[in-house]
Amino acid sequence: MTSTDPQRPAVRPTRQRRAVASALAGFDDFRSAQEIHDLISQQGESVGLATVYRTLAALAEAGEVDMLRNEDGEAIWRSCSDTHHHHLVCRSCGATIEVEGPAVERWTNAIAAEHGYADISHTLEIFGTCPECR
Amino acid sequence: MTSTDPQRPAVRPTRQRRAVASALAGFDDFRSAQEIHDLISQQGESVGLATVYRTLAALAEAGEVDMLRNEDGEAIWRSCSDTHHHHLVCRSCGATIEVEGPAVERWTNAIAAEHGYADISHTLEIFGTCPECR
DNA sequence: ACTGTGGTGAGAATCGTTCTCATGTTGCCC
DNA sequence: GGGCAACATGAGAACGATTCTCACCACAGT
Ligand SMILES: [Mn+2]
Ligand SMILES: [Mn+2]
Ligand SMILES: [Zn+2]
Ligand SMILES: [Zn+2]
Repeated sequence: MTSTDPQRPAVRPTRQRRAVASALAGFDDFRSAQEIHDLISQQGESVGLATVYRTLAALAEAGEVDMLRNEDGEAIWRSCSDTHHHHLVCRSCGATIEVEGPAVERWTNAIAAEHGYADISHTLEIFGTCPECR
Repeated sequence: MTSTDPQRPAVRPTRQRRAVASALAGFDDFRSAQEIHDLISQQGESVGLATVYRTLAALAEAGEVDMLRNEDGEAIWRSCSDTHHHHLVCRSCGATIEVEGPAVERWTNAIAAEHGYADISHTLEIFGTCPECR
């Protein structure tokens, strides 16, 4: 029951979706949909921008990629491990490190409970300048 | 040297900027620039949308309002206390509570240092459903 | 009053993202 | 190995928040 849910229609392995997955495998930092679209073009494939957006959204929905927003509000994407985590991102080159913070998880839940808020989610991203970029 | 910086030109107290400040004083949750623009209209004032954006950006720069992005990437604004803090936001009605987390602050700095990242900043927002909205 | 520096606003322009819809693909049953 | 329905795609239009342009206004100081 992990991968096949009879409720939702099967996801078909099309050339386009493979191209997006392949592009995602090629970088470790966060990239915009348009940058990913460009990467695919450079790999010689042709995939419509709308399809790139659709595929990224589906992958995010499925938890296979993380999406966050840069300071301009643009969505940026990256393939990620499947466990809950946050990111330490280099403001200059984009180098990204996944971090976990059990204490923070506990803290956010405690704060929420204390104020009677339910159905909690949170966002936490850390930005800085990586050693390479100093 | 806190409020008057001879370098930067004086900020003139115009009718428009007063209207934005007045609107900001009228709510506790986060609102979009357009919603704030509407509020001003409802108060009988007339201020151009571009001016609302300009004023909000200036206030944010000055640290008098906080700006964050909702899940759609839209900028939303709220007048805030001047100390560093984060927000517990009701996903349904927008009711917002300011929270502080010294432990989290320490944790983010420790993580960053551990990986050699410098010049650290972070974003942390908590979303949930408030008691009223349950 | 004169003038220079800000400030304003209507509308155009930007630009990331989503939508439309006619057309291609895939999975599947026979 | 063909037929069909559901799914997927892409070109371009549409959307929508934000920013830009630039002609015009408002104030402070002389
Ligand atoms: Mn977390
Ligand atoms: Mn903090
Ligand atoms: Zn870097
Ligand atoms: Zn609420």
